[in-house]
Amino acid sequence: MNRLKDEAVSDEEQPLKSKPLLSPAPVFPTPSGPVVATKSVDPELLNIMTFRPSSSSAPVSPAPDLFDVPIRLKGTPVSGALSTPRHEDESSSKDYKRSRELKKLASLRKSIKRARPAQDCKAANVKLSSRRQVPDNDKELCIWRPSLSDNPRVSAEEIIIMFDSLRRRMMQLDEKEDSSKRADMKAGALMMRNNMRINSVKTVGHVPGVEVGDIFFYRIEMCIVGLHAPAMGGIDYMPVNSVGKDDSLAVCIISSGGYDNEEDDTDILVYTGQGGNSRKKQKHDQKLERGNLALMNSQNKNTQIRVVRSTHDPFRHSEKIYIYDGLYRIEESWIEKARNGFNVFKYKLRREPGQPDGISVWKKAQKWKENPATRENIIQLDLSSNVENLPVCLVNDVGNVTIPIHFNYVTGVKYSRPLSREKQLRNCKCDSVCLPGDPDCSCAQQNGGDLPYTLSGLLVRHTPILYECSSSCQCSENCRNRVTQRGIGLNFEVFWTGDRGWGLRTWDPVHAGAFICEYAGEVIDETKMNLDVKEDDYIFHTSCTSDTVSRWNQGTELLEETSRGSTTGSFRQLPIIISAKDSGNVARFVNHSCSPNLVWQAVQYDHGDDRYPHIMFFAIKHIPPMTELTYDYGTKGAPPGFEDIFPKACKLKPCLCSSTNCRGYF
DNA sequence: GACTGCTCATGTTA
DNA sequence: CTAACATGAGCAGT
Repeated sequence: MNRLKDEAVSDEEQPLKSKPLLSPAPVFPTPSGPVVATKSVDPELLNIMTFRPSSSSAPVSPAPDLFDVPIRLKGTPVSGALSTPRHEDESSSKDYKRSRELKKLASLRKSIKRARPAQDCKAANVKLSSRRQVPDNDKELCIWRPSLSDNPRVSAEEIIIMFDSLRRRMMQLDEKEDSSKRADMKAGALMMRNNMRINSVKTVGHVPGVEVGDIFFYRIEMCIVGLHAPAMGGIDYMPVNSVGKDDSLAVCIISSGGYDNEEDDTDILVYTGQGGNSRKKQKHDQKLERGNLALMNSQNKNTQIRVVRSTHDPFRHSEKIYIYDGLYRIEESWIEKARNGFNVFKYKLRREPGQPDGISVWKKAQKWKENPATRENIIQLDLSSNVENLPVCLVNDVGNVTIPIHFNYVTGVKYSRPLSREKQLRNCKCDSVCLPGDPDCSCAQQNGGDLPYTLSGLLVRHTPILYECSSSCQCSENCRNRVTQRGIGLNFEVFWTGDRGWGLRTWDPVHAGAFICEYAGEVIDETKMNLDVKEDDYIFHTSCTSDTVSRWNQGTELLEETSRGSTTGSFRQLPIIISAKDSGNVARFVNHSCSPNLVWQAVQYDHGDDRYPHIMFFAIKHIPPMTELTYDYGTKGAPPGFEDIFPKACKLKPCLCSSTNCRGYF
């Protein structure tokens, strides 16, 4: 657990590296012509803008991130503090329709599936200006509170968490009704319509809150963080005011393979222009207009362009992952004949020097996955000695220290005393696999009526306890409700962090909600906790991380008609204490962070004693390859109730997670 | 000039 | 394979 050795603690005295969380607002130099103002997130501005009537504002929304604009879904009165100044005539029928539409979505109606009456269709297509006013006479509850952080990085993470949470839940609900189509777009559109987005003003250069290497699993995710506005088009460009001619500039391109781009060199990208490729209509030569023209203008003015590369998702069949690869500039462009015989524009872009690794990390990770022995600085090829499905590499890229690790690698938990047999395991009678919406599936019932995982095995929401199908269920091993019992599926490496001992990361991209690993070890009988335990840095106990969980569940709860119990109650303190000191798995190397990317979830599948569940870790954010995996240890070193017995273990330890909301100790 | 409402262009996802 | 879905540019009209 806390693997801060004494010598490591002394690192605390070293000047803390201030992690550059955001680039300064990029200023785009315009030698001649209009100055293109680039946007930075200014919290003060944000507040002012949000409460200012739109009629007097600039044509382009200056309010960058309307986090304060509530999504209003439930029919509960809104507090007066949230009222918005507005003119009487602003409470248009459109607003009314919109709120009705939201209610509709909120109440999980299959409104999207169903062919809607003309009026409703109209409401659904209403384009809300980005300065949309919220009528204060609407008696609804603001559920989504603005992120209190003025840190754009935190905002960007929150908004993606929100999106994916909504998406998973919509998918879960759609599946029940057998209409699982484009939950990503439904979730994205809902957020866009409610202005739950950031960076809606286009800028040249980096976007606040989005870092090189960030990954996205859906196009619409890049829309809501403002990295790439078009939901479909590959070239995002912005108008530049000038007289008589089109001076629009490209701001971001997505290289998604649809246009036969060359992808070999990680610093060079040859990008094909857009157009002429319609599937429905006659194909034709590309024209120098729209995105193509913007790219040409960007070349002439030598401006930076954000580049998003895409790659196949190793875990989802024929789907893509998008990677923000940083800023590029166009070096040259030309016209050539494509394979279909028509002319296309080609642009050769070169990556700006001095940026953190983007796509190059992926290329390396890919190589390692094919042959782990090619991993540099390897100490041990497989820490698990073949007991895991995949090898667990031990590496040290930092140098200096190589501390030998002595422990038995085990894949599960060992109980020191018999478990309670009071509660019997329930079992389902499903043929083949459990399916959503089956009222007879007792496993779904046990989980509150829904299967807890999406088809691709993502945890939909955090629950106090999750019941997977057991050996006494009739469904097969392929049932989706057996995610964690199949064991780890990621290529892990245990690496030397330099200041926090050993840490864990993976070569794979991880989707929010994906299963990571169990906390394996020996379950300690609290009545027999001996002296050794207080020296044990590898203890897991059920710390309360309800903040993390309620944020992660927030999207799913937006869609609830009736609250299924507040998320704060979602964390149950359990008597279980696991030590991974002598026996454990990769989880024993997971470090603490106050801004974690994992959360633990109690899971049951092989016995009925709910006080001693399996402790399973799931991703709560999208995690790019080679990013350290962390969870929130909670605030105390000692298990609840044992503070007096183990004062030493209660001693707070300095936290080195360097996140902006770091509590300083854990 | 500001706003509204329409058409068109653009691919992604299951 | 193909249905179903999105945003935003651009333009005409008010």
